Order: sequence, then C-alpha cells, then structure tokens
Amino acid sequence: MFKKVLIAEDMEDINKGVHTLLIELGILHIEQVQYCDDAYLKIKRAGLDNDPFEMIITDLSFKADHRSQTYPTGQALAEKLNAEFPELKVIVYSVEDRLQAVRTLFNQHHIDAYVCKSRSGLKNLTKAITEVVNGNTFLSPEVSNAFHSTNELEIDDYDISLLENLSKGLSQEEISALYKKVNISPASLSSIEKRLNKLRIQFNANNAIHLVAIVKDLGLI
Amino acid sequence: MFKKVLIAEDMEDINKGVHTLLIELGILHIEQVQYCDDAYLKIKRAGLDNDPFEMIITDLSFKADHRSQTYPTGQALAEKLNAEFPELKVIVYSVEDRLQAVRTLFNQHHIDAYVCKSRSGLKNLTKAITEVVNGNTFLSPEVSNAFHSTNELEIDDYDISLLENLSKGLSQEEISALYKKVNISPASLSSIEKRLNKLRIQFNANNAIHLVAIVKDLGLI
DNA sequence: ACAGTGGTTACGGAAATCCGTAATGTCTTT
DNA sequence: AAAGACATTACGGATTTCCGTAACCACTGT
Repeated sequence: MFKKVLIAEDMEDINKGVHTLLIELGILHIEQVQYCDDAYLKIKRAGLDNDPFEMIITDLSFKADHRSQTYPTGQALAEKLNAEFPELKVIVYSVEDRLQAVRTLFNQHHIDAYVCKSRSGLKNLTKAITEVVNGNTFLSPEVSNAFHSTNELEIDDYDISLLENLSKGLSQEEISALYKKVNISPASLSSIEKRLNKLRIQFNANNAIHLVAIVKDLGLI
Repeated sequence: MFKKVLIAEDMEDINKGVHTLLIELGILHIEQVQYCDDAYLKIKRAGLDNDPFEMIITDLSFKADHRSQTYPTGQALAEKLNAEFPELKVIVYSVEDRLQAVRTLFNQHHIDAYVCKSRSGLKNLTKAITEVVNGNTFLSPEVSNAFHSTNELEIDDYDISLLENLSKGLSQEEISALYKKVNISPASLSSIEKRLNKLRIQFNANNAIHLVAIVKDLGLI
C-alpha cells in the first residue's frame, strides 16, 4: 500500500470522506488541498524534499472563486503532473461521465484510474487504489465503455457553447452572427441548425426548448 | 448537542464526510442510510422503540436505481416527516440552490435548516447544526435571498403547468390539444400564446427557450 | 490525379413561433 | 335587461425553427 497520498477536492465533505477511507486503508501520510494549484505546489515541494507523493486523488471540476488559478481543473493538473512527475500515480475521482473526457485523460495525460462519484463511488475508489498499487489501471463501470465502446455520442465544447447561447435567449441567427464576429467555426446558420438537430436526436428531444430543458437537468449547462 | 442523528445521503463519500463531522461534534449515536425509505423506516422504528432520533440530515436528490422507493426525494421525505414527526429536526444538505424549492421546504414542510453543498459546505453544516440545537433555523448564504427577496411575481399553477409541458417538449398546439382533452381552461392555442407572452415579459425572456431556461434556474419547474 | 469521406455552407419549403388586432363569451353591476 | 370589465378565442402576417437536399470545400489513400 502507498504511504504518502494527496487528495485534491474542493468540496469539504467529499474530501473528508475520501480522507477517512484512506485512513481505513492504512495510508499513513495523507494531505488534502482544495485547489489544484496547491496540489501542484505540494507535489513540487515534496519532490524537492526527496519525499515525494506516491499518488494523488483529484476531482475534475473545482468551483472558481476569488483565487485565480494556474490549473483551474483536474484535467489541467493531470496534464502538468504527467509531464513533470510521470511516476506519480493519478486517480481522477469525479461525477463527470463524459466518455471523451475520460478517454483524453487516459490517452493524453496517462492517468492511472478514473472513478465516477456515485452511490458506490467509494467502493470503486477502493478497488481503484488496490489496482493502482499493483501497477494496473482502473476504470469505473459507469464509463467502462469509454474504450471498447460502440456508441459515439460525444458532445464537445462547441455543443455546450451552442446550448448555452440558446438558453440565454439568442436565436440561431444571432448565434451565427456572434460566432462570425468572434471567429468560432462553424458559424453558418445552416451548420448551427445541423448541429442542434444532431443534439436533439442524441438527447431524444422534440424541439429546442425540450433540448435545453434536458441538458439543464443533466447539468450540462 | 444532539445525541441521536440520522444521515440520509446516497453518495458514500459525502455520507462518510458528514459522518466524520458529526463525530467531531461529539454526537454519540449516528446512523446512516442511502435511501429515503430506509430513513423513514429507521425513524419510525426508533419512535416505536421510544428512542427517537432528534435530527436528520438529508440530501434532496437520490439517484434512482433498481429499488423502487415510496419517497424518491428528500423533499418527499421531509414532507412525510413533518406530518408524522413534527418534533424531529430536519436539515437539508444539498447542492440544489433553487430558491423556490428552498421556500417550499421551509414554508410547506417546515424544515429547520437548508445548507448548500459547496466548498465551505461542512462549515455551514456545522453552523446549521448549532443553530438547530438552539432551536433556531439556518439558511446557507448561497440561498439566503430566498426569503427577504423583494419581488413577489404572481404566477399560478396554470403558468407552471404550461412551462412544464413546454419543457417536456410539447408544442403549443399539442398543449392546446391536451388541455382540451383533460378540460383545462383556457385551452385554445391563442390563449396559450398570450399567456406565454405574458410570462416572457415578466421574466424578461427573449423567446420560449430562454423562458424555460430562466424558470428552470429559478426552480419554478 | 482521382474517387471517397466528412465537415461546412447554401437554399427552399413546411411547420411552429411570435405578435398584433378583433371578435366572442362570461360575469358582475346597476 | 343593458353596460362594462375581463377572459377566451379567432385570425393574419412576420419571423424563426425545422428538415431535407445539394453544392462546395479540405483531406485521405489503394
């Protein structure tokens, strides 16, 4: 089992829950931070002190507040850590279940485990830790089809932007004009229509109103 | 301080975090459940055994799974508890920050505290508990304007129904047909259009999409 | 170089919305 | 019973969304 582990998680309660779990697993040295930047600094410092962390368990999304951050998300942190501390084990522990995001984390940033926060999140987190201890990787069942998956229903930042603008009351033509102004591509009304049509099909929505209601319920926007 | 407290929360990690906090606060008897139905049963049982719970800390949303539930949400549970165990203190601990929902919980179901899960969620939860111990109520700062808000915009059940049907993807014509079938008046397309127009003006919405997005944010639907 | 693929854009018609105005209905008041 | 107030419905046209087809790129590859 690891001896020195860092937890990066902005929500106090979850942070505490994970902390308690790690204690139960017999990990002696546990540190906690609520910002990705603090996580990086602690890892850097520990490396310089020749007493490095063996593993980090990090969330993906950190609510922004007054402190401006170099690494605003767990994703940014994972990228940096992979580049600078490739031997550090990284477990991402997040509610996020977007397959594309999971794929990127594994393929690009070489994380060791991805665990979805859910009813049995801590059970999976335990499994993940034991797997990572043994040098393996771990993938939560909720997103296990991220790799051997048949379905390619992925929504990207452009889709999100589209839905946000829609929900802000812009007409499709206004969105088109906006995207042309700020050089976002595709910007034509036709492409916007097409993309929204794809989203409607993906989410089984009858119309744009329905679509926005659905993605708001899902917390996508 | 209370001696016997119940935690209802489907996410293991949060459940654990809150549990640890309660221990630190010196609460001796703590029980945890992951379903609202279990919470109700435990409280019922404790009452029959003449060793009732003094307080419950509950989430609002519980992810549905194979077990069908009588009380699927914390809201339903709060309503039942208020009716059957009015002396039981209820703290709702949720990410939800919809003002209308918070108002309903206080006014209708007489909960004692509402705490938003956030970066400083546990701090507020601690405050909430001490307030409730002293017989007071507590409201998280994130939703503190749920009550001393100035605007009392009068929208009735018909408006809500309209907005809900819109958000479910029905066209205005379909809503008209539906209302004619189930004898809701007014049912004509024209009246529905007129009413929605009034709502758009009230909420400063550009179009129906915007309107639905706004009222969803407000927690009206 | 050439077909094939996938993404962007263009166009047109059907449907739905937005937004006036006006007619009809219902109820109260006198 | 008549008049007024107000809600409901009807209708018409402008705008927007919806949806299919097709043209136009850029890029790939035996």
